[in-house]
Amino acid sequence: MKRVTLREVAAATGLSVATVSHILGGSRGDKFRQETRDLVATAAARLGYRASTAARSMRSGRTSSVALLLSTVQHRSQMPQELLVQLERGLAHSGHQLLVSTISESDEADMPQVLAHWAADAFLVNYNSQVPDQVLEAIDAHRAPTVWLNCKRATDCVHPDDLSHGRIATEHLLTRGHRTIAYLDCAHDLATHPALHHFSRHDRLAGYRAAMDAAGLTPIIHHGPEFNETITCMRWMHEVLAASDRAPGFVCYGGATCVRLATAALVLGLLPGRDIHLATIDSAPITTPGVPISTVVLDHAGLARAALAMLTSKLGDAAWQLDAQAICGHLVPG
Amino acid sequence: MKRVTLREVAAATGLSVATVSHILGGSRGDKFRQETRDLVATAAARLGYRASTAARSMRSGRTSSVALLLSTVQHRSQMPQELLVQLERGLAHSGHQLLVSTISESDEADMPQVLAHWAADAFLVNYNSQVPDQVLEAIDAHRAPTVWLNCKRATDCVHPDDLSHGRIATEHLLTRGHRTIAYLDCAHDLATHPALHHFSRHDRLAGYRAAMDAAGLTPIIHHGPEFNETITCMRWMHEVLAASDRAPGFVCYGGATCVRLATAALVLGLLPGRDIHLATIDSAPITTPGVPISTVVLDHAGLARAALAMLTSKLGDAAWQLDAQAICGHLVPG
DNA sequence: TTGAAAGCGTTACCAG
DNA sequence: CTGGTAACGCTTTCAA
Repeated sequence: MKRVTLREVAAATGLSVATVSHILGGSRGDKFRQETRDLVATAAARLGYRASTAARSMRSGRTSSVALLLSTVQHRSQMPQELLVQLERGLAHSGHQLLVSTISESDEADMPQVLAHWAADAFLVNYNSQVPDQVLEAIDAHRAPTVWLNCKRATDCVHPDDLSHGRIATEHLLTRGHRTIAYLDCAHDLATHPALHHFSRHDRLAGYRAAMDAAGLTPIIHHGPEFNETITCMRWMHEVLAASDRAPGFVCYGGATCVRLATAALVLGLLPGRDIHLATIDSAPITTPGVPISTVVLDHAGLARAALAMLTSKLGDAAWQLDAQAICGHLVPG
Repeated sequence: MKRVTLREVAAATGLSVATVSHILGGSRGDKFRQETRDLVATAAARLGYRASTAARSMRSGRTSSVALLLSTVQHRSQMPQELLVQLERGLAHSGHQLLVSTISESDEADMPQVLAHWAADAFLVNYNSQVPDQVLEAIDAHRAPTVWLNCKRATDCVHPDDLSHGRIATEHLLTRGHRTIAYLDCAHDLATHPALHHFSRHDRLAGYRAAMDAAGLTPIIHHGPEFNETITCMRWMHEVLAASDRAPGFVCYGGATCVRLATAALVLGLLPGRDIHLATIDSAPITTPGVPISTVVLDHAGLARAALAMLTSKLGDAAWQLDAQAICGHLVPG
């Protein structure tokens, strides 16, 4: 199956390669007679002509593709399908291809193809911590427009506004009249080894703290892997209830923690939505347990939009650095 | 920042472009003096030379990239991050780039770039139903190696072995001594409009049926969106319990349904793992509720391996069609 | 309104 | 062991 080139379309139409290129490339196609244009279009369709991106990008000096860098370790670079699709849609809209590449944690020696070669015009890096130094240097050496996703840097970065997320979840419980509101996270060593954790762990907690402070209430904060045990959750919940004169609220770091807490409540005979109220932050509303959980839903579409806007502006006027942007989601009441 | 080409490396070393290409391209690099090789390697590194994939692929006639086609509608093409990463790893291993592209449901007119141009050597299509005709034709016209993921076709396709998954989940409950085992799925119109649903809905159920038949037991099957209500689940569970002389087991279509059922059980005062036993099929073990749920975990790595093996063999000897492959996961007891 | 020709960066073939 | 040269498919400039 030989591929069909401009030359063949030219031969079939009796026109020159240059003419066919002009018409099919669209650059100056309107300067030709309608008759000629139709002739070319028909022949191209009949022969099954498809432009070679390689040749085109060699000529233009741009690859018209953007590389998305991910860690092979899933939790280091959360990339929900929705975000991936949104990024692709946006890029396609501006005529770019999306190239996905992973960076191996274990084998720092093997640089991704996309960094070792000249294969992308720009980079989207979704790698929230501990990017290998080599890779960092390689990205830097490219001097190509780069936008960081889901991590906190002063510039060239787009991330969820987890401070607001934590605040919104808490304020939601406050407006519902709860005065005792506790915060739960199952992370290891959150306080003792802060650097190990994703910024969202710190920010959501800080948002909760801020909201409680503003309301003049005392924060009740617990964290630790022991809360992966339902029994621990039950004990803790029991304590919180004992110290509260009315229905308490609970803000959880994420959906998984919140579902765990919901289970603990049910085992204790407490019905979320009636006896207690649960709120959390996640990619999508937490509906699986079938009990009301208020969720602050991350705005993936907004993240993608902001990231691509940043990238486009860097591709355009090559601005050196742009301020970081925090994208806030919205609350879906449970 | 002008990009550094072979010419510049050649100029810097005083060698010819051809020589530098041979050494850097690796094709026949071992035929040169160590001294020369070092000279070239050093200069290339110092200047920051990076090969242009465009030029290379124009020369070779191959793009060295594989396109993954997804639907913009998430449920039409499940692509868990793990599968994506596994595919990328495998492709990188054989020197290919992964190009991700989406097919818009709403606007059938706009063909993805990757299909309209000559941009990929092969295609991975993860689009389980209702691929637009135009797209199907375009893929066909490419005559490029294509492997379908997560759908059932007679040839050139890799999908989870959901028949076995349903059977394994059921047999697990059987070996645990349960004799009353019920099956639940929240899908709309599963029986009346079978074509609307993903094959996994039918196959998991069929696997359950087969296991029950083999054990000489009567299948108890319920489905319908009303089971998204906890109260419906509770009523149903109550019925099943009333008709059973010992602890019943439940097989659910997926994790979400199973978590719903777990909640219903807890509200009824039943403890999963003691009073009832839950089993399901999902991408990862269902641990969020903190109660034991046995999960048949999909083998994403296996899927990726099989798909890439198929693709590689088609890239190699251009075999026309290969038999479909069903990949079975493994049970993680709850 | 159309076409000729140069050149983008790379590699393969052959000659030295 | 090393280097010329041609060719890959396309776009663009300039000339007709």
